[in-house]
Amino acid sequence: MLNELTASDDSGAPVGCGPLLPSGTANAKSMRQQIFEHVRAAGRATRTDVIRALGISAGSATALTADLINAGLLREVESIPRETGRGRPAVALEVIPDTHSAIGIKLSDEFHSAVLTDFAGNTLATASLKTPPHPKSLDEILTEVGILMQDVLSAANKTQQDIAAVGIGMSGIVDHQAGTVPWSPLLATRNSDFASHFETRFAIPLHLDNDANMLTLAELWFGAGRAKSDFAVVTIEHGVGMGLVIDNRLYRGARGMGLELGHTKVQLDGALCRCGQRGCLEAYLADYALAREAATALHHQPSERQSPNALLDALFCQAKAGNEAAQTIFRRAGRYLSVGLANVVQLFDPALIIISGERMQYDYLYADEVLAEMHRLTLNDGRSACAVETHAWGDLVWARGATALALSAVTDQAVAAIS
Amino acid sequence: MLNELTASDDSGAPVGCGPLLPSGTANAKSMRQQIFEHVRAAGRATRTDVIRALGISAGSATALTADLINAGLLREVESIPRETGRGRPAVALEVIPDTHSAIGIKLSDEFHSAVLTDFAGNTLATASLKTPPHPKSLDEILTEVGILMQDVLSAANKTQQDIAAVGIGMSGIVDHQAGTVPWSPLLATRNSDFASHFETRFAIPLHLDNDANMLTLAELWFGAGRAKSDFAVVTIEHGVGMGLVIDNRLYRGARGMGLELGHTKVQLDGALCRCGQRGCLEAYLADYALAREAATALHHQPSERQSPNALLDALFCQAKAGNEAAQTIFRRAGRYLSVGLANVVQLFDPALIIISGERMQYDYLYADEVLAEMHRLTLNDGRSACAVETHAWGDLVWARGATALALSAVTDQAVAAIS
DNA sequence: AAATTAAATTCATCGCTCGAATTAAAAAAC
DNA sequence: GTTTTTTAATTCGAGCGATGAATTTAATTT
Repeated sequence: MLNELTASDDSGAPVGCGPLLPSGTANAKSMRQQIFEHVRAAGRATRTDVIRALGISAGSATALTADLINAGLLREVESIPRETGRGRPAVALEVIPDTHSAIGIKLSDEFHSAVLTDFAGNTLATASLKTPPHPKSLDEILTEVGILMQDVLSAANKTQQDIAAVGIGMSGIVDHQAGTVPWSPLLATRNSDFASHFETRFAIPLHLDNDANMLTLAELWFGAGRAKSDFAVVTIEHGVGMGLVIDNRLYRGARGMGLELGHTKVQLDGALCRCGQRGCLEAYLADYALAREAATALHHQPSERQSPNALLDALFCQAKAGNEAAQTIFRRAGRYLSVGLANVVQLFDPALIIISGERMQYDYLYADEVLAEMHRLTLNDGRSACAVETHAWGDLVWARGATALALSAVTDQAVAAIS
Repeated sequence: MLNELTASDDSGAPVGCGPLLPSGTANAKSMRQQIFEHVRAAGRATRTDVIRALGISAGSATALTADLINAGLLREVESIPRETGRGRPAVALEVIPDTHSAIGIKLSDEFHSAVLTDFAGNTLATASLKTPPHPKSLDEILTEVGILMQDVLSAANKTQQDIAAVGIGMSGIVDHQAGTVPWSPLLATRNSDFASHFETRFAIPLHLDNDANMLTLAELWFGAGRAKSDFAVVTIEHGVGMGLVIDNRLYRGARGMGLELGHTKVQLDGALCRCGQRGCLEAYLADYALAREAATALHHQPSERQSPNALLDALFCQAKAGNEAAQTIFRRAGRYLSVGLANVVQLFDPALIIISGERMQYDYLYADEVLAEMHRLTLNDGRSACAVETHAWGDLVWARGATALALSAVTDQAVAAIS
């Protein structure tokens, strides 16, 4: 163990200093693409808007928007564009929606959802599919995906040829880069070569990712995160997941796994988690954690089997009706949620935390108390507190996040093809 | 609360989709700067190395390195450069060290350190200063900084005019951008306008940051993090701090505070922390946490006042000698360290965690057991485990991190000045 | 001494961006 | 109703950055 870092090794040659960057790290988007993405992000933008937003010259704006218009990606808006002051009125530009389409799919254990989106990000059609809740083979899952895609395509009057790319989000450990699934609760086999099987079967490029990342992308593309460069998304569903946006980009971690907030430890030797360890946040917060206490609170016999969701709803009613035991269950869960959120704030210092997931419909047992507790558990020396938003969105939003993944890939391609 | 994100508002104009990027986000470094930084990072590099590493053409390499040589920033290495194969031998390039210098300073409560570094990152001189351990006025601190700078300058035979920039790292809440210190244990007053006072007093540009960030920068520039794009640095000293590198860049958080691993909660209503809350990781791990139990284990009278460091050293000796009570203190601290590290792994999925700080000299009570426990507390479905390194480095390394901060600013300037 | 090999340079060219001058389209002033 | 003012958009020459093919340079091998 050294007491000081050495500046040169024994051979006399200096070792240098500063980060050793990998070879191809040029990530700058072309001006054309920046313009396109700005117009899409704004929904509609004049050339002057673009000039101000991107800090380019008027000449460049004319030339580059002309390229994009000629390539069939943008068009001028014909309708009366709100006459403001005097001077030549500005002409707004917008993305031509029907040049490319993408499908986003969220796979989960009981219920798959799909969304078909045009190039401007508009939802054209949605579809969903109930599915038996047991692990399946890759082939079975792909068959279900095929049905879902067919449903959403016919709902929008499109065919498979119209689809430029598909994005799929699923829970488990997903290697986005490789398109493989080392492990997922939905799949019976490990290390499935998901993307390549999909692509040979459907002949459409697939972009695969963790479901929490998809939800985060949905917030970045369509939701409250659009205006923030750094934020965290916490999702409470069957498990507790997290996604992170840093510098306007989704952070995927070095090993490409999801960020497992649910398995951070909030108590040494605490409650038993389904991962087999003790003290995980999830073991206090996830549906199964509430459900196993619910049976006790509701004085159910072990024989009375209910679906977890029905059990939780019953528990929620009881709590509202004044059942003390039921209330303490939610109260404790809320307390641990506060701890989890406070830890995220301490570790990341995000500008915003978005809490999402259907479980958040139980919000008035959480909400204010939880946020107050979270702020109490956070160091707040002078700085403004971290903002928190709650979204109780359904699965379609997750699927829209998956379309965003596909869309951004299609955009890269389409704009690069102009040249 | 919506059940789905809307694609257009009521007025009919589309709201668009995708991240809303702030105006000036063009962060791409010029090729010239990339070449310079590659040469400095490698210590020495031939033009062909540069071509391969940055993926540029031979013509560009010639032109741009010629610029850098003419500007006096690079030079060709004269010495025999290791004759390898046949063909024209490559000429290595290196940074001319003495064009610019920077001073890096770490301020702490008992002991300030300073390092003087040349433009290639070599340490030219070091200095340190004992200081009474109580909060001081900004003026007092700046006087101490002045003495320290004078010491390190005369040790290197330089004058203040030779210094292009100074970097300072200090504990507390530091606003790097503004150069202000909302709060620090070293300063008696809040919201000190540190950088502007420094710059009016010494007429040198100052770059100020949190001390944990400085240590992280030291690892990124000089240490084990150089080859990693994403890693975390955990430091156990008076408190427990963390720094984070994402995509080869220091992540500072949205609100510019440090990442307070020490105040993440690992136990509801746990041990009392000096921040006034309960259950903080720091309350189980920091020197004061060990010291308050040490008094009990060593059967000291409350009257026997010792410095915390002496107390800890005594405790450590006892533990090695077989004192059960002393051993449990370290063992429990190690256990909580495992939890803290496991939480960092779960939340960030870094490629590497570097544990640093002088407290790590007690390593053989930590180390193997702690890492094993950390891995046990982590989900490890198939993926390779997160690497962990331990560095028991002194304050000079922190100060070198501060020089890196100053150097990178000076580099930006020097290369941009070529045009 | 000639052939081979690899590094470095030269130079015409292409694409991107800027900036100044110009044109276009509206409202306001006369 | 014409002129002025104001703002948006276009045109076009210039410059910078990077490329790639051809060339030069400096070594080893034959």
